[in-house]
Amino acid sequence: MKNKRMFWNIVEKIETLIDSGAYPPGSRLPPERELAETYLVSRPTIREAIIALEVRQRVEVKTSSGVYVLEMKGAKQDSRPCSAFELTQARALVEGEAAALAAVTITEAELAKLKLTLEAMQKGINADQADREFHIIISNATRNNAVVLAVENLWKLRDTRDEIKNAYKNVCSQSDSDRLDEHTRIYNALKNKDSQAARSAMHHHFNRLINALFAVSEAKALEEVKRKSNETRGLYSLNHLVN
Amino acid sequence: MKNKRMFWNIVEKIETLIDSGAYPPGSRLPPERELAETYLVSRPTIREAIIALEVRQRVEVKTSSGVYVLEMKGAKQDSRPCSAFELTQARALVEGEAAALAAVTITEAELAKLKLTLEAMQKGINADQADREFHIIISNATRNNAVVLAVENLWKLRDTRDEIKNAYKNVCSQSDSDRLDEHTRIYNALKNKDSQAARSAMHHHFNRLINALFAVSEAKALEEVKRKSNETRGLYSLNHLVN
DNA sequence: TGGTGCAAATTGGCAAAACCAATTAATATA
DNA sequence: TATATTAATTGGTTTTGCCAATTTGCACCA
Repeated sequence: MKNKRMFWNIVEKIETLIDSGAYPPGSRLPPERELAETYLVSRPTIREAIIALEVRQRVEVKTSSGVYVLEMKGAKQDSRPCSAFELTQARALVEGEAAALAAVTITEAELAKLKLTLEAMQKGINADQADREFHIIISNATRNNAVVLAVENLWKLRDTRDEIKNAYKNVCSQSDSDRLDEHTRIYNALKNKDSQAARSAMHHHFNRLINALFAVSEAKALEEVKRKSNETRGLYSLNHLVN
Repeated sequence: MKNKRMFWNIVEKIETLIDSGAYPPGSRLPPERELAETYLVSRPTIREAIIALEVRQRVEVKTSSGVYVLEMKGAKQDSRPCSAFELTQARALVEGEAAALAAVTITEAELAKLKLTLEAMQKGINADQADREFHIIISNATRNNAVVLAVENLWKLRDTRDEIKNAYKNVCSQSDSDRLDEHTRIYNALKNKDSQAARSAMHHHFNRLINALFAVSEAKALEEVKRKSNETRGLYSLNHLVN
């Protein structure tokens, strides 16, 4: 993709240099003219790149003095490490309560929409999409936007952290029938306006998920041990000597 | 402050025009040359402004075609209306579960820190700060970063929406002793590692808050009715005729 | 010797002109 | 009428030039 405009490449390169520590925070970048020379582009192009970096809050340009790199605090958001287990536990708590709330506020229309997701999941097409819709509908049924926000943020966490995404992918696809059963049980509790049952069913749902995650995690750990063992075996093997 | 560079002014003007609907989403901005003429600046300056808008995801520039304004969905996050009641209910649910979790994972050190906040609150200095610390410590005690995140996001919601901030301000300051009692009760439950009691105490805490919010809300509604009534009375009054 | 002030070099800000490449619109032709 | 060709539009980039603010260094003076 060379369709990108020239200055985006410069932005990328300079940003890489900043991240690599070549231009530590507080330091001054080389003058525009010099950058233009080193990157074999004209000065306006360099200026455009610098402006892009400035808008992104990566650098600060002081007229007649130079452009200075400033440390980014935006990355602080990402820096809260969070495992799939933690996320699932949190979802169990939050969505469990959401279900309990929704049991007394959910409408017939929302129940119908829930039923549609169950049918979609049964057919197996877009099961993950149906899963998401199921949980979103319930959070919306609470009539509490703060709850909706909390639930959404946990979904966002799942979407943004690759490690979590992979962990879920391994688990979700392997036990669709379990998931469908659990969703159905949650649906029935909501239909019966039974808060306790709804909460319990939601907890059950996530509990199974956590156990599945554990199982996968264990399996992976075992595999890792095996692999390392094999490496070691290879290291000390005398197979190449005997024949 | 005319220290700003020329293109920032252009960015500001164009952004205003976009927000005002003069350039609706999907529409095309005038060509660079034309903009340069109308704003009495050179083309590079216009280009810089457009690049700034592009980095901000306000416009999209298609080579040899034009620059098109695209709708911003970043502001949609903020625009989820959410009342103080909703927030408080959500906090009750989430923090209630957090407390229940924390009851089994909290350390002696954290209990000690909690005690400090109680003492600070008793002295009355920085009571709101102590309040915040109290809740944060508990969420951290869950050893679950996803839970911490959920709690943090609800605090953020409180901080960002002025309407909510004001509602809380009216309530918090008027019943410090209640708040201290409730915090103490939560603390004791955590100290006893009693999940049920911790959840219950947290719920009780927020329940009082909701009731207080309702009371204030009612009072304000009454006041409003009175004010309008007075206005009307003024409108139809004959006081100026009789004497 | 040390401090002060002025001047030159550095550096970013902006403008103008010119050319290119891609897209789009208009037009002419089959 | 449909299609192909052409011309105009539009953003992309470079080059050049000058300006203003800042920084730097050196000379001069105390």
